[in-house]
Amino acid sequence: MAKTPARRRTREPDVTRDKLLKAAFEEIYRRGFQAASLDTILARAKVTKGALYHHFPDKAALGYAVVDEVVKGLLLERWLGLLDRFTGDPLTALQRTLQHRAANPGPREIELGCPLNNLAQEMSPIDERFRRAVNATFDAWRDGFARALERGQAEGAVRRDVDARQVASFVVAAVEGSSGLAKSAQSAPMLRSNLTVLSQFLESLRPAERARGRKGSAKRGAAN
Amino acid sequence: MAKTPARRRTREPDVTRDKLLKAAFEEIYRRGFQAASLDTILARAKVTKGALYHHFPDKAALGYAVVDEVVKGLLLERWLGLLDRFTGDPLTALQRTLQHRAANPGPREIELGCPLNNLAQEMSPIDERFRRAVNATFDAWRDGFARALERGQAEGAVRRDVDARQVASFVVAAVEGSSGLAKSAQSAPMLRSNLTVLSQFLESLRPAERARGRKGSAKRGAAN
DNA sequence: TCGAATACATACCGGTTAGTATGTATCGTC
DNA sequence: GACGATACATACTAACCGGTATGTATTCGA
Repeated sequence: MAKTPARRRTREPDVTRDKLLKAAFEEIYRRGFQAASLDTILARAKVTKGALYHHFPDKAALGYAVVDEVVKGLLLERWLGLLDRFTGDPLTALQRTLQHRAANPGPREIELGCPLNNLAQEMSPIDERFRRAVNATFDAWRDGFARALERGQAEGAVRRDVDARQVASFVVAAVEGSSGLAKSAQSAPMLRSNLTVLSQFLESLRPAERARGRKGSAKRGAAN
Repeated sequence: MAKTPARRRTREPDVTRDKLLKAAFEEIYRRGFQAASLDTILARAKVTKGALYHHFPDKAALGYAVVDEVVKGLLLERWLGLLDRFTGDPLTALQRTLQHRAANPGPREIELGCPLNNLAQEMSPIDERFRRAVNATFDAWRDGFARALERGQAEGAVRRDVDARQVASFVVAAVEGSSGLAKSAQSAPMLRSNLTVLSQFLESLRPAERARGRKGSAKRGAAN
């Protein structure tokens, strides 16, 4: 029994969908997915429930779309952007990325942490599709680091006796852990401190000898 | 208008409170605090709502108590237990703890992650008292690591050119990050891999041997 | 131009939630 | 053994939640 629909501007489905995604990201970032209120999202997006359920079959689908279309791009640009553009040795690029995140954390980053990690911890055990979407982003992130390290190994800028993929995974874990601890402590200095130690760890991955050419001494433990 | 109260056994307030804490921990661990249902907790504890609200003023207070009286002890025993009992050098003790966690993760640990980290990520921005309770546990954890490292430095088992407290904080962050990534990937091997790299990082904190004799390989091997 | 698909808008609904009101059985104390 | 405090038990409520039913205005292809 809808009587008098309010003034509607124009029909711009893409714009509407985008407003929904952005408002949903905001609310989910703040409260978590389960506690995120659709009414709040709708109010913030200035969109009605009819529009929401026209674009998404249910709340979960909205969440998946937020991961795939908002969070993923945000994170990959944040952590792989410089790495992809910078043409020097990858360890330096990585260290600069860390330094940049430590020096310019959005205030949200201290208060609210990493949106990807938040969703990972909250939703992984509860919703398998959520888990897959989140984990796909982690995979892309880790792969970006791994490719950079492998390139560094090929160029002789990174020690060859380390497993690049293993290290890449660890670096992602250390970044997320550092961000999570800083969030719990509500402390930007703690974030900086942790990322500094991580940067020192990366430093230890440089080849020991200054000679450029050969490199053959690979003495190391198990590969997997 | 309560008519016929069911058979009551005996009055054991401490036992009742304990059942509530255990059931609440379980439900919160599985679904997160906000999504945790009091009715589910009550059913699992086989306790009624009247008992719950006799022991705790509201849901939040129950949550704080779970952190202080269940999670804190669990985590500190898990990560500082061996460290406190072991009398050898602290780096070895730490590496053994990591190895033990990597080799014997409860299935819950892969599926549900770290209960302390879960609460930290979910509740820190939402409830300040929650944040304080969680962060106090992180502090105790980090302090335990820091004291061990400082002792190691005093005994010459740990390099003196590193900041023990900074490193301790990083190790906690790396552990939580590793656990969080493994949870997202639902992969025990990933947990093992990450903790192995962390163990290698710890290895790099040993003093380069030159003065005092007694120590074997200076090689940079994995410590598993 | 016209019909049908699209893109919304509004009102409503059933279920779940934390929390409360009120009762009663058991306990320690005198 | 009375009595007040403690430790529950049961029934209920008000708010909020995701989701649906149904309406209408706009757009577009034929």
